[in-house]
Amino acid sequence: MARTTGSNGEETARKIDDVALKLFAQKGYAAVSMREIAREVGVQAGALYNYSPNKQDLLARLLIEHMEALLAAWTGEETDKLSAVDALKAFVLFHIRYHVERPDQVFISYMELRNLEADNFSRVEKLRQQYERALKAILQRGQDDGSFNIADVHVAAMAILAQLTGVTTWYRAKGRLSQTKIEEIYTQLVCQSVGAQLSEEI
Amino acid sequence: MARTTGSNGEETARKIDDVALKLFAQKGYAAVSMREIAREVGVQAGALYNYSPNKQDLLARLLIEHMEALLAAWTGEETDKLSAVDALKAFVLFHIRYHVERPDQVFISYMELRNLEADNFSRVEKLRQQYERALKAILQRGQDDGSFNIADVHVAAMAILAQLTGVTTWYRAKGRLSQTKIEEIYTQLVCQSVGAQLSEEI
DNA sequence: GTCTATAAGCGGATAGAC
DNA sequence: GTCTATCCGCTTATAGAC
Repeated sequence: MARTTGSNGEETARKIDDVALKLFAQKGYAAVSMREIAREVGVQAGALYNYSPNKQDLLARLLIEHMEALLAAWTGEETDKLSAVDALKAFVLFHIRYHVERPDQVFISYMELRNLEADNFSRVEKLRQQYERALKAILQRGQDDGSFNIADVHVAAMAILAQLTGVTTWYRAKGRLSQTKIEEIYTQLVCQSVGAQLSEEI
Repeated sequence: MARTTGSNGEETARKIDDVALKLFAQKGYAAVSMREIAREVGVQAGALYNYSPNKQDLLARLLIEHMEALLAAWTGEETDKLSAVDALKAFVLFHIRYHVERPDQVFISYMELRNLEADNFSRVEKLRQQYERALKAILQRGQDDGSFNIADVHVAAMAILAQLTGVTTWYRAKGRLSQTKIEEIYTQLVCQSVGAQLSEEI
């Protein structure tokens, strides 16, 4: 231990983010100390301050980078030309897959918002609302063209996001249901909830 | 300040629970100190230990009492004799109303589970599963008698609970939608999601 | 970039007076 | 039942050697 050679800044930076993410998701931001992060990274606590000016910034960076990556990934899906029903299906698949692949990022993005200071909170909040608007736009489109039957687009969006995000609380890779099966079930649930007709082929 | 007369144990006990509940919901268990609770209650920190042996027990008591009260309230609803659709509607109304009336209790019951030590966790977990089973029983009944179209009862239950519980994250008493309106919207969403036919009268 | 050492304060919890 | 005073470990963050 205590070697300085054999490690470099870039690897440490990546490790810090990985470890902090994992621990924040497991125990919550307030319950994790900088010492604990450092121990798991394999450095001393002081070294962490070469990468973040303080603990708050470390959390904020994780959340902001996650939300920006999420938005970029969704933007890359290009669902504008799809029908509202197909766009909604694409959103469901996208959201579930993003959750299942990055459970910790998604988890802390919803759980640790309250631990952000005002400035950081509003940055993350704006990004989150941008993501919500993507779903609302799909719902509104389907409502306008008659393919959906939605009493309130905003509430429907909140409900859909809550149920999809909730997958992380119980999904286990080795559980009873495969990821593909879960995607099918949620596609049906969501499409039915907005009153869309499901084609035979999901 | 520092009066001893004019206060008694029972009032302090109630106040501690109220304050701890509010602060845990606002900031999270780990981020709230016993000193902070005491300050808001209007006593010194040491006095808190007349009511709970430690901080962990204070959290556990709040969660266990909430879950027991939730279960007792639901049991009192007597939905066994209703049709599956009506029972589901009753569940939706019950769950939303319980949330809206007790947002903090419900919130910490989902958010602070990870901060419970093993024994307390499994007590709360058992109660939570009991509540989940109540919903699953309704869904299964409707699936069996053909009034629902559910691909997977367990997943449907998780999805419904997640979306209903999520109401607390955005509901505001003075918001755009009245509580009654929100209940209507969710009733439609949930009934449609399980493939149930809605009668004209919600 | 990492270490050691340390500052300065807050954390949960307890003892004993009243 | 509440207070004051205190123990002592752990907290974030910094300073300076290497």
